[in-house]
Amino acid sequence: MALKLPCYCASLRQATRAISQEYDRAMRPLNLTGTQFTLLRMLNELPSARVNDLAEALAMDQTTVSRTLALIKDAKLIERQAGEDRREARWVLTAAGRKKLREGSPLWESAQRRVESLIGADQAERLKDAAFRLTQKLAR
Amino acid sequence: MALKLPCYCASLRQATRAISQEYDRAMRPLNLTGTQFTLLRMLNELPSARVNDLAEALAMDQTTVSRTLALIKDAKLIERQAGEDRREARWVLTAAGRKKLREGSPLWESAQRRVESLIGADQAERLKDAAFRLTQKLAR
DNA sequence: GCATTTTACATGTATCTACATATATTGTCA
DNA sequence: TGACAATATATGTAGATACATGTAAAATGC
Repeated sequence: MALKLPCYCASLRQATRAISQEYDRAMRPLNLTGTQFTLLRMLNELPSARVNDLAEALAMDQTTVSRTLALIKDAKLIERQAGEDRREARWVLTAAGRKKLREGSPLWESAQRRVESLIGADQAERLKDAAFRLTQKLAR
Repeated sequence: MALKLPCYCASLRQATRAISQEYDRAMRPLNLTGTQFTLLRMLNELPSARVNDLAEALAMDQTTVSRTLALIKDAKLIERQAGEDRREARWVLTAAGRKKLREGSPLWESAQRRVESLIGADQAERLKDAAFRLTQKLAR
């Protein structure tokens, strides 16, 4: 059985490992990781987002976003558009990307429902909110 | 600014990235990551633990524990003891490992205090508890 | 007793992660 | 205008992570 830890960081890592496995398994039939699906969702919400936009929104390192985008680009789920600035890359979903998003949505929804069934929808919401408050305070 | 996400998994990952950076930075002077320090702490609590004991306690994959132990073993902070069973490895802190733990403890404590100062000690505790409840429900 | 299964740990491979740094482009200002 | 700073992204390297699989040793069952 997992141990209760005094460390805030270790406790969050513990829970994040467990929940990530859950979502990764849920997305497995699509050949996508949870992280990759999250990026597809973000690009649906924020069309033509740049690497830095996504990095800031998700509190991810710019280099991590860069590499993960490369993976879903290689899978032809997104494509790069030129920005006004020749430095920047604007990313958009391809038709295949939108299809994956449609196919993945019920899988993602059932993972969400599963979490709610395990700890209760209100608990789940409170946990999510508390995690986000911490993110806001810590993200530079 | 970081976005509030509907996904429980993405929200936890977001917060975990942020807090992990905080603890990793805190442990930097010791040339240790937060994860490595957590393993030292666990081996202090559970002397002669086996790989699988640690994996279960932390809800980590056995292979991840195996590799991380190899790192702190190479740094001579822990050493392998023979178990009764020739398959198993029992891990114990070395003198250098205990020293690192002593040196790291104030750094870890101040990271803990910093989290509390950011979101409040009660909020921090509730977040930790909620994370642990989720871990318990999800850990296979 | 020996074949089969189970247990304990390690290794191959791939993704996620971040820090340090590189590269290319744009902005600034003397 | 030309040097220097700032911005946007990518690459080198290394740790954290997990799944699939390998290896060795112990347990089980006939």
